This record gives sequence, structure tokens and C-alpha cells, in this order.
Amino acid sequence: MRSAPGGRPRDEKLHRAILQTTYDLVLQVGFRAVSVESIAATAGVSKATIYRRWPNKAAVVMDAFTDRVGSGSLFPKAQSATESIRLQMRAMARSFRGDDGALVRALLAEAQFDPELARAFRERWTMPRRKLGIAVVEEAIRQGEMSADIDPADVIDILYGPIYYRLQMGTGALSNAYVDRIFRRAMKGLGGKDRASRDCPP
Amino acid sequence: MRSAPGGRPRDEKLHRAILQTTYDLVLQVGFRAVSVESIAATAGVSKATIYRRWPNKAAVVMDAFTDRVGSGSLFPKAQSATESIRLQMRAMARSFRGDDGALVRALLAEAQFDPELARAFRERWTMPRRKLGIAVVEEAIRQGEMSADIDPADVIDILYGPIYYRLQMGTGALSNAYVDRIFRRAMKGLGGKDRASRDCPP
Amino acid sequence: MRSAPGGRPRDEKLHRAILQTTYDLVLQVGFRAVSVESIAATAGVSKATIYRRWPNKAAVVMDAFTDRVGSGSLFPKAQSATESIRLQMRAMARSFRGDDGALVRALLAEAQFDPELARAFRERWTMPRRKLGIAVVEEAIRQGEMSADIDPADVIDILYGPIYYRLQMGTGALSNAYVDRIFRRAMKGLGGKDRASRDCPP
Amino acid sequence: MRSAPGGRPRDEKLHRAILQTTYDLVLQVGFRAVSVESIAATAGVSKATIYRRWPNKAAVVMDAFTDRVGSGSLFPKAQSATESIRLQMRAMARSFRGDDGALVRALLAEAQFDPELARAFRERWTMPRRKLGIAVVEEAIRQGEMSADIDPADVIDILYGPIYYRLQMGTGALSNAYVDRIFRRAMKGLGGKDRASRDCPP
DNA sequence: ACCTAAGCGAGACGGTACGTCTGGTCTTGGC
DNA sequence: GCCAAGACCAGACGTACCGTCTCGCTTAGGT
Repeated sequence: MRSAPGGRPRDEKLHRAILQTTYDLVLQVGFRAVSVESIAATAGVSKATIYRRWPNKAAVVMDAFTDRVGSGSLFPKAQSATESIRLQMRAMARSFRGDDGALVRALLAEAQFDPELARAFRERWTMPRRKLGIAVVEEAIRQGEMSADIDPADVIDILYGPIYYRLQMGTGALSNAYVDRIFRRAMKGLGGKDRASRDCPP
Repeated sequence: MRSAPGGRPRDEKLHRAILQTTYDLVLQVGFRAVSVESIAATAGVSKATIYRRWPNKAAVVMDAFTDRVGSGSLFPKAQSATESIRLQMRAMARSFRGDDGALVRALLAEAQFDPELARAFRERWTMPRRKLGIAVVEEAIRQGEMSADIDPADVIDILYGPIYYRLQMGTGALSNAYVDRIFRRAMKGLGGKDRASRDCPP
Repeated sequence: MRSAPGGRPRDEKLHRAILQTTYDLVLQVGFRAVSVESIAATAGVSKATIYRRWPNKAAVVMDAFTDRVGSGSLFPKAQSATESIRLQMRAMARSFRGDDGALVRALLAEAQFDPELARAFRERWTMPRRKLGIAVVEEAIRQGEMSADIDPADVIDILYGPIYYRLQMGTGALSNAYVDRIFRRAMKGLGGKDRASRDCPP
Repeated sequence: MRSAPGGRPRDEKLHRAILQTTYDLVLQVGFRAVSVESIAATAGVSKATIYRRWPNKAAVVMDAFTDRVGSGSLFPKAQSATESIRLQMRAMARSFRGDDGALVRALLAEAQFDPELARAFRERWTMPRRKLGIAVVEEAIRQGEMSADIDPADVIDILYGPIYYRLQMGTGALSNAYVDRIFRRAMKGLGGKDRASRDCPP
């Protein structure tokens, strides 16, 4: 078994510089207006260096983004699991109101045209968050805060679907009030007075 | 006010031919791969003719799409208002599984980069459906099928958010089963024990 | 029978501007250092406009060159046909000492790597001159100034071959004295005193 | 004389391997299509190793070429000095019809853009051959086969100029017949009537 | 029956970015 | 200290679309 055959290693400083530049550029002028050429020029790097490391602009931006946001401790401690979820929803909405919102919108949009990016977005943004969320939901179920007969993944969809929906549709602000309303309503259910008789078709 | 001094009127056949060609092309090769040039060439029309009528590709595709789907009779008759909503959710999921899904994904994605398209998408796709949906929700409330203290718009977000979420995230299939699960769970609420006894007695 | 189907005609001013710019650039910085990009930038023209009209840099330079030199009245009037040839050889040598020399060297060199350019060079530079030269040689033969049993094409090769040779090899200056020497010697023949007996192998 | 101060000596095997690879590659795909990278890759050598030994591609090819052809025994023995020249012209034409022709064309062409290569080509190809040729011409003059009042260098130009001319212009094949015609005509001179009676009596 | 404004096809144009390629230099770690 | 490997900067390549424009031709209305 012979050792690796040599060759100059990639320059990690460059990596960081490119991602930083990319992040800044995207926020300044928007995803569409950023080009690989502008990233290269701004970062003082040749285009080839970028294409050696990423297949296209979207991949660079994806990296620049996930480098930033990480996948860290997302669910704040709270009195209960459900309360932790509510706070996390608020935190996500808040971040969507800022720079992250623009990036998530752009990346999620671009992913609709680029299967590889879609995969990356799912693996590096969506799924880590879903997994954390599902764990908290399971805890909530264990604590009896949520029904036992529930699929945790559905809970995530019901609670977070509306947030992404507003982010993209622009039907209204992603305010804390909105988040709280959605949360409360989803917890209580939409059904009316005598709902028991109706919402359980045989 | 002077009268129009003559001039040749727009050719309506062309309009239809262009939209038809556009629709077909987008389905064949995808939104990204379609260019105004390819539409013009395929439709046997000059680029100028297209740019005389639409500001850019997205607008043409938007027209081609809404021309097709209309905003017609969306909520099927059913035993109850809530049941009508459920059936409509199923219908939307079904259409999202087909060609419409690809188009809605592409248009919604593109709209993230194009405020004008975003406006058009909202006005011609999102809002008509929301309005119909809200009306049905209001009817449901009147009938006591849904709580009186609810914002109908939130109901729409909670029920449809998850559908768009899956459409774009690709976290799972938009099956009827999924739709039913989301619907039932949203109606019942996510909350646990203390309400479980009322929800679905064995 | 309908007329040509329209379309915007090429802008002739642009054509001239591009060729002029190209010519100037090549003389300033040399063939190799000129790029299509620099031509476009200097001429205030987009790259696409150049590529719409020529397949590559060499073709532009070829055009720029032949546009300049034309294929005009090359053989000056003189007392005799042979004298006309000598004067033309001097004229060519003189032009090779100037800008044309650099261009002919570059184009002939580039043509060694580009069959299409080679064809163009032959058709637009070499052959027109050869044809004129051959006609004058034929006149010389008619006038008894040159042997009757001679292939005029060989005469051109013998007289002009050395000029191109010096142009490219750099073995010496293309002076009038050199041209005259080559001309006189070629006319008289290389053979010595008793050459008749030797240079006609049976 | 100081001893070598340590350090690893250059690997001569590598040198030969690189030149061999280069030669083969150039013949296979042509001078233009060969890059230093392709030579390095094919020879299993790093680019740096090549750039450590030669300044650029042309220099490598130049070496690969002269390594092959040498400057060896060029003028065959013959009955007379002039006949030796004729046979050498044939030999050169034959070699130009083969692989060497392609290489000489490419190198001479490239030399038009690269003064250093031009110098090398002159010193290692052109001048050795010219010197040998001039010596033979001087011998021919001593033997009375050529005029005494002649510059041997001009003889070389007149006889070999046409061969290079055809090699590059592509105005016709470099056949033995062509060579013989040029040789005979140059020996006899192009001039007409008054000398015709002396030249080749029937 | 004109007349005239506009529609139309064709396609040239200035721009801009793409992703690829090569040239020549430099760096790392093994031998 | 040479080597293979290969990262790096620089910058041209030729292509593809964009959205605008100009050119002549055609075609309906208004008079």
C-alpha cells in the first residue's frame, strides 16, 4: 500500500476567502447578479480555481451559505418540548427576515432547476433541521404534549410548511405573531365544536 | 383625443401559437433549457414578436401556464365544506404530480428572482386559489365545522403550506395518503393527552 | 418568385472598422499577441459580431491584410517583360521589408497549422500573384527573352522561392542588391564554362 | 575543476523519453494539438520537469526533431559536385514528403513567432545544411562545373528556395521530377534565344 | 382605392457570462 | 536536490442568450 502520490494540496485560505467573498457578494447584489467571474475577480482568484472546486455558481453559494449557518444547536431549551419548537420556529422566522431568508429563497429556488443542488440543499439544510425537529417532536410525544398516533415528519411539515410558504409566496410578513398563530392553531387543530364526529371518517 | 390612425392589429393566432409552443417546450426540455430564441424558432416567429408582447421568458411561460390551467371550478362539491377542502387538496396534489407540478415549481422558483413575475404569480395563481379557499373555510366556520376564532388565511397556510413544501423540498411523494394525513392531523390538532379523549374515541 | 426574406443587413462600416483595427493591432503588437477579444475591444465591437463574420483570428487578419494590399497592378511597365519581372521582385522585396513582410510571415506561418487559412492564403495572395507572374513570363517567352522549353511556373518558383526563403529563414537582408543578384544569376544559369556537356543528362 | 556539489544529476533517460514522446505525439496529432501538458502526461513526467529543461513547447519539439535527423552525411557521393547537389535536393524533397516535412513546416512556422526558436532553427537546421551545401558548391566552382563569378550562398538560395516554397505554399508536389526540373533549369538559366543554341544541342 | 401606422420575419448588434483550455510558475512531500 | 503530482494565476477561447435595433414586406383600418 503506497502513500498518496504527492501533489500540491489545496490552499485552505483560498477556500475561506472565496466563500466569504461569495457570501458578501450574494448579499450585496443578489444571487442572480453574482457570476463566477465576479467572485473570482473580487476574491483575487482565477476562475479555474473556482471551477476546480465547485461545479457551478450555485454550489459555491451553497457552500458559502452552509459554512455560515452551520447546523448547530438549533432548538433552544425551554420549559417543554413544544415550547422549544415554538421558539425554534420564531428563530427561523427571524433569520428568514434577515440575510438568511434571501439566501434560502435563492438556493431553494435554484435547486428547482439543479438536481445536484437540490440534493445538497436537502442534505445540508433541510434534513439536519428536520432530524433535530423530529427528535424534539418525539420527545414531545413521549411527554404527552403531542398525540401518540402522530407521524413526527407530518408535524414538521404542518408547522414549517407555512413558514416556507410565506417566505416564497410573499403573502405576508414572517412575524413572530404569525408564527405563534400558526403554532397555536396547528396544536389546537382547525376543527370546530363538534368536530369529533366529523373529522374521523370511518 | 385623436382616433387611432390605423395600423395593423396583433395577430391573435400568433399569440396562441406562441403560448402553445412555449408550454410544449417547457414540458419537453424544462424551464431552464428553454430560451426565447428557441421559442421563437420553434413557433416560427421572430424574437421581436415575442418581446413586443412579453418582457421576458418567465412572463411568456407564466402566460402559457395560466392560459392552460385557468382558475376555474376548483373546489368540488362535497358533503361538507371541510370535505370539499380535502378533495381540493387531493386534486392539487394530483396536478402537482403531473405537468403542472413542474411548471409551478419552475415559476415559483423563478419568481424568487423576478419581482414582477412574483407579482404575476401571486395575482394569477396564488391569490385566486387562496380566495376560493378562504371562502370555503368561511363557509366551514359558518357551518361549525371549523372553530369560529380562526383566521381563514392561516387555515390555508397550514393546509397548503405542507403541499408546496413537499413539492419543492422533495422530502416525499405528494400522494393522496400524504394529503389525507396532513388534512386529518391539521384538523385534529397536534396536541396530546388532555385532548386525545375528545378527538377520536375508539 | 418571392424576394429574399429580409433581415437586417450587415453593417459595412463595422466591417471596415474591424479590419482596420485588426491591421493596426497586428502591426503594433504582433500576430500572436492579438486576440479576438482585443480586436473587439479596440474596435468597440462585441466578440459575437466578429465571430459572426469570421471563424477565428487568422481569418480576420487575412481579410485585414488582403483588404489592404489588394491584388492590383503588380507588374510595373518596363522596357521588357524580364525587366518588368525584376522590378516586381524588387517591389515585393521592398514591401516585405516593411509592414507587409511581417504580415506575410505571420499569415504564411499560421497557415501551416490551419488548412482553411492555407487555402485562403493561396487563393487570395499566392495564386493571384503567380498568375500575373506567369502571364509576364509567357510574354517573355514569346518575346524570346526566356527559353521556349520552360515551364513558367518553375520560373516563378526559382525567382520568388529565394525571396520567401530569406523572408522566413532570416539568412540575410531582402535588399535590392540581393534581388538583383538572384535575378541575374537565375537568368544566366548557375552552370560553368563547359556546362553544356554536363547539365543535360541523357 | 570543482566536483559537483552534491545534488541529484539530471536523468538522461528522462531526457530521451521526453524527446521520443514528443516526437511521436507531434507526428500523431500535429504540432498545434500537442501541449506541454500532453507531453508530460504521455511521458509520465511532470510539467515542471519539462519546463526545467526547455523554455517552451517549440524548444522541446525542436530538440526532439534535431535529435532525430542529426546533421549527418547529407551530400551523397556522386560523379560530380553538381550531381551530388541534385541528389541531395532529391533526398531533402523525399524527406519533406514524409514526417520530416511536417516537422520542418511546423518549426519554421512557429519560428516566425518566436525569435529564440528562429535562432535555434537557423543554427541547428538551416546553417549546417547551408554550410555543407556551400562547400559542395565551392567544389563545383573549383571543378568548373559552376561559374566562378558566383556567390555560393546565392546558389543555395536559388536551388533550395523553391523547395521550401512548395513545402509551405502547397502549390504542388515535391516530386523528384519537380526537383530535377528546378535543378536543370537553374543550371541552364532562364534566359532565351541567344543562349539556347549553346544549351542543349539536339 | 388609397394611405398609413403597425405588425411581422429575419437576423445583426452590444453585452455578458459561461465553462474549458493552455501556458508557465510554484509548492509539497517522497526518494 | 530532483522528481511526480498537481494547485495556482492569467487570460483567451468559442458559444449561448439576452433584449434592442433595423430592414423591407405585408396587412388592416380610416378616409
